[in-house]
Amino acid sequence: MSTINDVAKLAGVSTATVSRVLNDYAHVSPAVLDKVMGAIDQLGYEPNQMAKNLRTLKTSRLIVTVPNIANAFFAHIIRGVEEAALAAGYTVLLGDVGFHGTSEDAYAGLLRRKEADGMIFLGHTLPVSLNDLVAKKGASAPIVNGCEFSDSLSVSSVHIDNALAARQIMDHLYALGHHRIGVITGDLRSPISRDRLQGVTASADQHGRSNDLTILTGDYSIECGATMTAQLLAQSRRPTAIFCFSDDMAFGALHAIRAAGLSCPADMSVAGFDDVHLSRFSAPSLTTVRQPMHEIGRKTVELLLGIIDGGVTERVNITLDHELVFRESTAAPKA
Amino acid sequence: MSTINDVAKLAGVSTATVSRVLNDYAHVSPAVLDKVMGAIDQLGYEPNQMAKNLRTLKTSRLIVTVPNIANAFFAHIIRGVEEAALAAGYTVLLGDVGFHGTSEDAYAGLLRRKEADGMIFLGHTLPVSLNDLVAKKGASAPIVNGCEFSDSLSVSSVHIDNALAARQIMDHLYALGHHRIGVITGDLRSPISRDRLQGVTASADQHGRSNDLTILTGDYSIECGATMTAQLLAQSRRPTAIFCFSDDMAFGALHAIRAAGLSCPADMSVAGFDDVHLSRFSAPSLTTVRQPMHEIGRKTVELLLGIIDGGVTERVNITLDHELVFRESTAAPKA
DNA sequence: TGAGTCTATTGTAATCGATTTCAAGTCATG
DNA sequence: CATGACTTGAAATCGATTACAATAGACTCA
Repeated sequence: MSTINDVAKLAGVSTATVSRVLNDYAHVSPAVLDKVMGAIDQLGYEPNQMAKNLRTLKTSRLIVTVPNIANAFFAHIIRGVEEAALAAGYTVLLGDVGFHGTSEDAYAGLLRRKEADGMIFLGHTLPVSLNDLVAKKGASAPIVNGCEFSDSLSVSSVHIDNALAARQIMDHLYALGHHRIGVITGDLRSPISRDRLQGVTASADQHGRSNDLTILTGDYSIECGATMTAQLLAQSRRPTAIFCFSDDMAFGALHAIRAAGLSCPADMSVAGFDDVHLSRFSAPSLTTVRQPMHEIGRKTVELLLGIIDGGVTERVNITLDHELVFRESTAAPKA
Repeated sequence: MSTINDVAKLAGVSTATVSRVLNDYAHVSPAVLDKVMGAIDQLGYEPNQMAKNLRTLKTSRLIVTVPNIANAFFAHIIRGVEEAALAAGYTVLLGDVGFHGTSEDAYAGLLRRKEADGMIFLGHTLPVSLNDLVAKKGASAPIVNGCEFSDSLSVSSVHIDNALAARQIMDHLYALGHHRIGVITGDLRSPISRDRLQGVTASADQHGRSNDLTILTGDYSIECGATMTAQLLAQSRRPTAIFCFSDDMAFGALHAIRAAGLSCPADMSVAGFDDVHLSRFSAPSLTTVRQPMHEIGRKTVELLLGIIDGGVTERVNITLDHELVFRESTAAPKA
């Protein structure tokens, strides 16, 4: 590897001049510029970012932590993040922190040690090791949350109106004629699950069906969707429709319904949440809430870069539009 | 942020001593060690990795590029990679390079510029900008491929015996009594697709059914599985079984079969490849080849670290065991 | 025309925050 | 008192950026 010194020597100029050529082309005469460019080409020189970062205290790097990379929902968000970050000249350090809870702090450490300019976390809790940072710098801490809006989480975020979306799905089920509905939530420590649950109960109240509501706590996983559905099916007065707080759990629900010898939507309607890619292709295809995952990804980056540049100084919580997608998995209950 | 100088000053020692405390505890008297530790605690000091890396020319960072992060198969491999890397004290820089072909070179640049110690790529082609590096350093270039073994790819790799696995799936279908089989491959520029295709034709030859084989070129995506299956269903003498080179394509196939008013496996058997998490839950559940994805991830890291440490100097190609998983989607053809 | 001023170009050297080489100092031991 | 084993510090170093200074040439104006 050649260094800036080699280039300077070969071109017969100082390192300062080479640096100028590299960064701005201002204040460099055409003749010198040619010489330097020639030397760079000849040596195949590439600047050492390490050194550059050390000097400038900027890294052009963003950290993204995700609870479960195998979840298609997050994958789509990450796509949006990578796209926006790359376009802005940033590279993305992606950390899967699902199974090893401690590792999120490992990634947070990168931020604290200034090895990254900012961090996006897609889970529902701020890594504890960043509490100090957030407490001290407030909204100007370069940290943004994707999906999980919560007042107690004092950072900026990008998300949909989860309560409204959940309410709309419930309204849809009631409109189809369902009375008894089972709901499989996500982890209730997560604000989005609590928001959705609130939408669920609001709709049930409005329709006077609060007593016909069965709420089970899930964890967004396929397995959990299957297990909880089996529980619902075993009830004496079983529901005629199930609303899962993730498409993955809905897939599990479909599986359990089939395993019980029943059929969806004839015997049981199922609605999901997220609209991952596969939801269109499942058997039956899934009625669900489309989250603008790509857009969520892009916006979080936009917001984060705003904070980093200093343009954004107040906490900002962006609510994006969602969309209900009606497919085969919901229908009127059998008479 | 405090620096090593602040610590040194507060502890009343030199930076060299602080550095010694930080790295090894050798040659430091207990009294001084105490003082330094105290100062570190008091300041909440954390070493700046940038500076450390610049000095040591090591980064403790690995790059992983993946063709499509939304593909569950890759997600599982990445899990294994992250786990092994973290355990060895490395952090993982993950790059999704699917839709923006150029960006793989962006990530490769990180390696060339020594911003990472090594690179794992899960696609089938070496980023062009690394050709020089591989040509020059050969097997000691810190680059490992996951999944895609090819002789022309002159780097170490970890993969299964794709030809054998494909052959076994075909043998299974023939054993069930199928004669006409449709095969939907992946991108044929990819060695694994070619290997699998070779296994397919070998089995067909052996069973004297080469003329009853219909081979369509796919791209591993759900959509493609659906489209190609629709084509197969439209044939005059349509196959009774379809072998897809990925589970995703198999999901697409199931969808197309259902859309055509047919049923799997009664009217059409379907086999996949990978055994992603969802394959157990699809309707019907999928007969497929289980790849040891987690293990592939772990082994690639192991291999890469071996190269980085200098322990591995020859090109190594590791073949891991696969396993056939028989589920509902394959059955004997109707009489 | 010549002095003074301004501007564009370039170089010198400090700097970012760590590690590491080398030399120096301390102390116990035979 | 010489020797050697431990501790410790001073200063060079990694490879860039950048503040500041120096120089040269162009321009203004009496």
